[in-house]
Amino acid sequence: MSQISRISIREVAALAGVSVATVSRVTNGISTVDAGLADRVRRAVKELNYTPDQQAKALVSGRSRTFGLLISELTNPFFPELIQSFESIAVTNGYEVLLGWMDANNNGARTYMRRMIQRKVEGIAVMTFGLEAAMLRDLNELKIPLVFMDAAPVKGWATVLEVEYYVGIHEAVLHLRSLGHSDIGFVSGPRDQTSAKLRLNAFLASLKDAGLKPRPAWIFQGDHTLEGGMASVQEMILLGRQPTALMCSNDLTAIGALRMLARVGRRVPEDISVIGYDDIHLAAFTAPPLTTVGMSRGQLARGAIDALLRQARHLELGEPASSSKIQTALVIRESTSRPPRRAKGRTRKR
Amino acid sequence: MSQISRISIREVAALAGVSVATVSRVTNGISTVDAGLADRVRRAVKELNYTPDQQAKALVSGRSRTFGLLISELTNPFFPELIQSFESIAVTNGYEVLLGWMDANNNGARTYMRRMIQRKVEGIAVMTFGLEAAMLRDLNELKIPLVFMDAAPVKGWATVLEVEYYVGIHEAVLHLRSLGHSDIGFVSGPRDQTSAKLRLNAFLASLKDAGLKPRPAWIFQGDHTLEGGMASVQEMILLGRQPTALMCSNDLTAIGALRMLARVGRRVPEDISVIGYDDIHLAAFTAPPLTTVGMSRGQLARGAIDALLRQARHLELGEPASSSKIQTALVIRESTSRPPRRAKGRTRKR
DNA sequence: ATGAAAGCGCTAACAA
DNA sequence: TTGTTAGCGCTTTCAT
Repeated sequence: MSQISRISIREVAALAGVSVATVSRVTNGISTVDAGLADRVRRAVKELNYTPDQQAKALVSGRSRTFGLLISELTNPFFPELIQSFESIAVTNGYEVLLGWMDANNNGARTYMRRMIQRKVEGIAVMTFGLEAAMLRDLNELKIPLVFMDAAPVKGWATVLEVEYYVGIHEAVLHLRSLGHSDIGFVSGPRDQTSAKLRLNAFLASLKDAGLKPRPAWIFQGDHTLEGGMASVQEMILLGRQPTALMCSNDLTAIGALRMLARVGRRVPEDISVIGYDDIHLAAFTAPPLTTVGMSRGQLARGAIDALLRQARHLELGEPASSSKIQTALVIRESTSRPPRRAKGRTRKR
Repeated sequence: MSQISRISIREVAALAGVSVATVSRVTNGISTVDAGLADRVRRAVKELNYTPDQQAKALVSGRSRTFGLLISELTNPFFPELIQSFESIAVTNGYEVLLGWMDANNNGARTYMRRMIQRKVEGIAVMTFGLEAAMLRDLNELKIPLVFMDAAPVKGWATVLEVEYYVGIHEAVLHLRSLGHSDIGFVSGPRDQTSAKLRLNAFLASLKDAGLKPRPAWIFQGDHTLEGGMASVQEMILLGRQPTALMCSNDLTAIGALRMLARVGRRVPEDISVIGYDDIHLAAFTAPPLTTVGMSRGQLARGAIDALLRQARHLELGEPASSSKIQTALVIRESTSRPPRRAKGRTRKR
């Protein structure tokens, strides 16, 4: 009775003694069917354990009831967390999701995009960066609902989910400042990623707003990986004058930094404070637990799906591109504290 | 020119001045087409940027060229790593992959399975546990290629990828033993998961083979999460006599254990050694870096796809279920060392 | 309210 | 070698 099978609509119709059209109406909840017949159909469906063929439905209706979700890297825990939110909200709205991600060389995006188009997705959420301009033009021409995180690299009707990087990062800088830090370094993400650039800019602006001057030597080029975080610290410890706090463009970077700091015998937060970005679940389990700037996956996912749904409804109406803000907030854990007393002789604490 | 679009085969045929059948032959690489015509077709395909509709292809051919991959939890880094391997090998073989995972309550498997069937996947790799027996029976009846990790919960032609848990865990126990430990605890995974049970059994057997006796009080019930690892350590520190080494059923558990150990001031490995399982990428970045038992995602993924492909070819021939072994091996890092001098009674330090 | 029939885009006989 | 045509499983007019 719990059988999953490959029964076709015709067999159901035969068993119920009705036409395929009636079966179709019943399975699609079209109300103009006689209660008695509908019941017979439902019984037949149950008995044969009929499940409509999705390909066929999609083919005939032109609707796949699928959204595409393109992310950067599957192995950054931030994304699995985002995927779960996205998928669960999509399912709630009757959609499935087709997942795509980019490989180490940022390849693959195009392949996945094509696959998504071929599968006739009804919208694509691009939670990644560095897509070819050409591809974006195509997407625009296809007039397929589209939502970007951070920024739409090309103008069109696409929705952009604007992450309030500045808010959280400013909060972090203030936190550090109030702890007594004035020497703050930053490990950035890949320089060609919009989100990484936005984070760096937010940091620079926050520094300025806190009355601090940025030191170019303290801006390290990371790549949003654990290894990148390690490498940046390795660079840092070679410096004559070093920051007393290090902010990282994402949590993976911060975890890598933590590792290298431990390896060279620098205590966190006693010797140096570290702040991450993303607030992945793991951030509460590092040693020490990571102070980090969180952005809600749920908000991101919901914002994306809402936008896709809205666009799908209003695409032909020429609705203007909407945009919504994703909030960020500092989560204080144990990787930040007052700077060491003699931090190169020039730390003022209050 | 780089346009992705929704042109149909008819428009291509018209532009190339041939029949749709010829276009179909060309796009599918069927060689019986005149070179000149084929060329014209290819030009038209390019000009219109034609991409065949996958739904339609699947519908008519009965072949979706898709494999299903069902995993436990997306948020355990082991799985994203596995997914990448699986997908990349699948693509190499001309297949796409449809992903499914289970939510916190082990729900969802059934939904994804149904979706996979509806999408007419040509095989399913089940890298998870605790599926309902009823569902497995159905799968068997469907005669769809099937591969399980660890064990096939029901007899059929399904391939099982047998992980050599004992080998790696035995190696770990020996490692601990040679370091001088004889008091070894174990944090297990969910008791209803086959793989968790196998890991625990392998530990028990290894202990015996190393001439050690298991202490029931040192077997903690974990759940393969960070939180579970923390909770187990919390239990452990309440014990009168405590182990000098703690093996964990997976890396997430070990990381959780590390966290709680740090919180209560126990140093790793000086006061207590910790060993994980899986060797996720992150294991090299914990504090201290985690000694753990690795199993290759690549081997798992390749084994699964090979099996699926083989079954697809020979299903109707009634080929017997094959099975292949997945190797495991200890990776020694810094979370293990000799036990503390006074390794009896409560370990007090500092 | 129900059914017959046309077709969604494609492949695979079958003809030519 | 190429084209014609009959569906794949389903939805959706259009009659009834």
